[in-house]
Amino acid sequence: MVTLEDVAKQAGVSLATASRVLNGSTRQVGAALRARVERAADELGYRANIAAQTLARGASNVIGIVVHDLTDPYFAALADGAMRAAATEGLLVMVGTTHRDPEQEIAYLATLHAQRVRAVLLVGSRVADQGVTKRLREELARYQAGGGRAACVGQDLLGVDTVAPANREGAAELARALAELGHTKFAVLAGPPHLVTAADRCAGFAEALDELGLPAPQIIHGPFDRDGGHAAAQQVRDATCVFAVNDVMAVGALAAYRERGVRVPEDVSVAGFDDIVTLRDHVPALTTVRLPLKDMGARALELALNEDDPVVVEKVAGEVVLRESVRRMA
Amino acid sequence: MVTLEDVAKQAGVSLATASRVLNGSTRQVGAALRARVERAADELGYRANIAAQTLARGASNVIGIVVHDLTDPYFAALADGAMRAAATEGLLVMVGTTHRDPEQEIAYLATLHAQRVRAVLLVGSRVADQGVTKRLREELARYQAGGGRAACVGQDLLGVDTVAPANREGAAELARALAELGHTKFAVLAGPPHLVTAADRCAGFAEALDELGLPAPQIIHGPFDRDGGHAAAQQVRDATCVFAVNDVMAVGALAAYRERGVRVPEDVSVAGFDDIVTLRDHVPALTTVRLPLKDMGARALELALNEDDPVVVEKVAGEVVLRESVRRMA
DNA sequence: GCAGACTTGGAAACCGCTTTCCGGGAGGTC
DNA sequence: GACCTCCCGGAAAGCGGTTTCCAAGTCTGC
Repeated sequence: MVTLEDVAKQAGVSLATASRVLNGSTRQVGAALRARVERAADELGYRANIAAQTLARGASNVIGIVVHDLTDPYFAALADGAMRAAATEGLLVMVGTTHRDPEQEIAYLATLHAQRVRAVLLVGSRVADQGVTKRLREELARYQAGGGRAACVGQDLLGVDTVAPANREGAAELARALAELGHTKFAVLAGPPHLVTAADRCAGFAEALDELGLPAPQIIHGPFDRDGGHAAAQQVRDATCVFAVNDVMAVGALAAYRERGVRVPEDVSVAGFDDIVTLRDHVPALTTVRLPLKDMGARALELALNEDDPVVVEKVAGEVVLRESVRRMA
Repeated sequence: MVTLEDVAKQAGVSLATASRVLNGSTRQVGAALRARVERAADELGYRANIAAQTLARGASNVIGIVVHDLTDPYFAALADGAMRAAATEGLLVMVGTTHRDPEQEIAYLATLHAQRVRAVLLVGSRVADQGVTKRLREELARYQAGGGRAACVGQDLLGVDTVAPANREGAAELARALAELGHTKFAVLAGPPHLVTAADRCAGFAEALDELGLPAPQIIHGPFDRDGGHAAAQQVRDATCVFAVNDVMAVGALAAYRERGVRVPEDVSVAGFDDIVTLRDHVPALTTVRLPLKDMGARALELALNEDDPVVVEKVAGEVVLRESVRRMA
């Protein structure tokens, strides 16, 4: 592996000069030497050793992103947004997937800390587990004590800059829109009770119904994914409208209905949450609450990089999008 | 930021001993000292500086993955497979997205080389551009000359270990299956001519038709994504069966037909390629050629890490899956 | 033509960790 | 009890860069 010293030797200059030429220093280097060094580097195929640079400079140009599952389009969109933003800043991205294991999330944070990454993005719902949250906060504190920066997409539970989707409000607005269409009997495919995102959406929906004087919805818990929605849909009793707390679950529910010959929206209306882009061609088109996922990812990165001291929490509103999967009641 | 020296001082031992205790050396350390060091590390919240470790050890525990677009479920699945495999090896993953710009791919490779990552995975179709391929190969050669390992998912054009989907063969088999159903007039939504994956699938399909003595299909080029399929579908003249060279394009085509009131499969049959998992609930269910994407990603990582000298190219067969989107001709 | 200010190149300290090389003490053997 | 191993702790030499500090020019201005 060719080192800076090799280049310096070949160019007949000192290490310092070679470094200044090749790795953007403030100091000027004369045109003649500069050219010699550049030629030598090119001939030798020199690539700076970033580990060494990071060590010497005491600062890295890498950021870390921790998500639950990259194959879930929700996280893919968020990660993509953040990665594009990182690319424009000239930062490299290290991605970790936890597959919904909070311990993994803590472990990744520790590893990214060890890597001395410039910033860490924790993307995805928090869990309602005091112990886990406490340990994650401790790990985060250590990382920040060492100069690390962090931001979160999800709930404001970590004491760091946060991009927080307005889950309660979005679900409430959706509930009102569905009630407006004449629905009165609802079911909620609510996901796992410990997932704060799921719980918030469920609660926001139920509260709005309550305020409208409508009966409480049937609440069915289960996994937060397609199969969870599929399974939960089987347990719906007599609702005319089913709210799945995310789009992927809604798609699972739609599949379950299709298999059973239940027509959507004629026999039952179905709504989701997130407005996943990949699903835009789904039949029937899904009523949902749109979240600007890419922007949220990008914004989280900005917040993390931002030097300002006060912790900022940005609420991101969702927009109800009514589509074919719900109908107006007669 | 707390360093190993701080820990050693606090524990009252030498740097060497602290290092041996905390960072898995072959050398044994006495129980008493070991405990002292561990306690000190814990109290101080020590995290090894991986940049320093990488430098000292001359080997990193990071791998790089370069994909075109993470929000495309095809790449998400491949990346996920590779990342899971990496996680079991205790490796961290740096992800770069090129958004289909070959120059970006080269640039990322250079950067990952600078990072001295243990291995690089180049995931995605090669392009039919001699110049770009040559420069990529040069960059690759430099990286490998420095001890870097690399593998590719796509076409065997780089002289490195490759997991190569059997695009021609899969498309040919699909063509035969569709001909079997009685179709004779085909169109191919062929994607961009310079994308080797697209070109191979198109060619394999056309060749098979030719061998069967069927008329040549209408070939329509365009972008390799959903909107490309949507647009290309408008140009189909009088085929009874349309082959989109990937699933996302097929979905775009289905959307176009739906908008125009053309029924699938009654009026026209549509098939895709890849068998994207996220699309399994699409209506109508998509006929396609299944590729084991996660396995391919994982396998590519294995190949990259494998020390063996000879370059291995593994062809991965696709499996034709007939579903609702095609019909048998009367 | 010369003092003083600027510029530019090089020597060397340092970033935080790993690992080789030594040395001293404990344990085993005859 | 003398001799030889074996085991374990510490000192110090890197790993490949960056950057400070000097010294030697090169310009300027008068």
